[in-house]
Amino acid sequence: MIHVDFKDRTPIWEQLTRNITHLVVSGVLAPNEQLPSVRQLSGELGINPNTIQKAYSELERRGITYTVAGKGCFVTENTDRITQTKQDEISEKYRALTKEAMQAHMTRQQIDEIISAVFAEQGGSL
Amino acid sequence: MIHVDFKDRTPIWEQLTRNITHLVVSGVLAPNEQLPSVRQLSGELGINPNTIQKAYSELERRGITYTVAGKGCFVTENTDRITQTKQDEISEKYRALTKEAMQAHMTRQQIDEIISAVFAEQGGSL
Amino acid sequence: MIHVDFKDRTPIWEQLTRNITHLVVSGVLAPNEQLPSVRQLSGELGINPNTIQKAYSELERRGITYTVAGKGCFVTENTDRITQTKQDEISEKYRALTKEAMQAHMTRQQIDEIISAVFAEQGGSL
Amino acid sequence: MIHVDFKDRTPIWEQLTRNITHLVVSGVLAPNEQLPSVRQLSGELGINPNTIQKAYSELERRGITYTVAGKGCFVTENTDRITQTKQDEISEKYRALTKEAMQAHMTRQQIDEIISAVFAEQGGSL
DNA sequence: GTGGTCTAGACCACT
DNA sequence: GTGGTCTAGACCACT
Repeated sequence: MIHVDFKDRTPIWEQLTRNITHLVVSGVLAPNEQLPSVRQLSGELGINPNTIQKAYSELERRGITYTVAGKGCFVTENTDRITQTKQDEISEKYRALTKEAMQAHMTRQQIDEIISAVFAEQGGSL
Repeated sequence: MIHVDFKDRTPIWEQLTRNITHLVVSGVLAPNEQLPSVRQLSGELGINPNTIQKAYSELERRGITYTVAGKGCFVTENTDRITQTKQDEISEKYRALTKEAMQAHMTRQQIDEIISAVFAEQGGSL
Repeated sequence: MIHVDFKDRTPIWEQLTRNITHLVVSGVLAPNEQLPSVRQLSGELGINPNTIQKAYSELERRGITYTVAGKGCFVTENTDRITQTKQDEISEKYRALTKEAMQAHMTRQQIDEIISAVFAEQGGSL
Repeated sequence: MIHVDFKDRTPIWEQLTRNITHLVVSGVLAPNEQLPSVRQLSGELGINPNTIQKAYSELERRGITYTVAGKGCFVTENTDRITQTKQDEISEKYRALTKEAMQAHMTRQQIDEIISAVFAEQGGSL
């Protein structure tokens, strides 16, 4: 479920936070569900516990998870809020990207076709 | 025209290559137009010449500029090809972003509205 | 009356001791009144008995409660002394906080207004 | 200027962030002033570079400093905003502490005396 | 030179 | 068992 690309230049801890955030937003991880322990994930992925720890701290800082001392890390109860935040981020990226597209002389039609193609491809699998 | 943000974490040389690529794609820099010399740009922006040089090398590696020994750096004749490459990059970003949007449960309508808004805002100024 | 926040990073046993100390200082628990048994509180709050025990030991260590073998835990006769200790702690916190405030360039007036506002709000409810 | 108490249970990285925040708020560190390098501070304080790094990351996350790649860490231009945030934090602490004081039956007069004493003591030295 | 990331492994408090 | 902190030291990109 969680996959790390060591060749990618983006830090491992950041890949992990994105990955897990994605699992929360897409509903794979339910509210209050427990995440794998630091040591377990470290073992499974072959990544140092410190790096996992850094990712988990970041997730908590962003309000995506909460920690219970001596118990473990759990998904926030408020996953809707996380999804909303994520949608806001994506909207902002669409805005920036569309400005870039206009400056590169792309038309509304070109963009529509790209997006429609993705919806057509992915539509069935979701 | 060229602006560098020292507080931004993306490397200066990468900011420069993006910046100049953007000027080529948007038509501000014409085919065969000469770029400012390394020394001149270094002086204007207060940036180490090595960093400017790295950006210029990168631009040439990407086929965006060509160097004439003893003369300087010039924009490629083939700016259309550069624009095409840029459009391909943007298309790929739209694809990735749209997949992300679907997994965050955004609808086709939501996305359309965002893009339309940008076209409405920016339409006049381009 | 006793409430524990599992998401709070302060240890459960410390939350419990604070909570019960507060009930003594504010007069909700009277001198010589019996505390609920470890088992009972453990059941009510869904907390491991060891954790409750640690809190009770701490309360006794601080002279807030005393234990009668075979009977249970009771609030000290001398709740005034406890209140005095608590007031001393609060005074010390005011001193530290006020030093911090001065270093952050806050004025006597600003501080007075904050405190007066709290007295105005809370005054009726106590 | 920067002092760490190893006996204190609060993490070293947190002591460091508080310490440096304090130097910014009290004006000892000026806007855009460079902080000592990670390695230098590590050597001076006898603390592992990783721990210093963690403190510096936290300061940047809080907008107190900014990092220039290959150059170092600098105090934000906006120290006024930091001071304001700090004052807001202190105000909130006064509010919570005053509620606690009221529940421990302290009077307005008692509190005033404590604060006045601190202003009298510290007044000259600032 | 600078900060950022990562591994390896110890030790701590809490449950 | 759990996560949080810290040391020791390597390697990286950037200036």
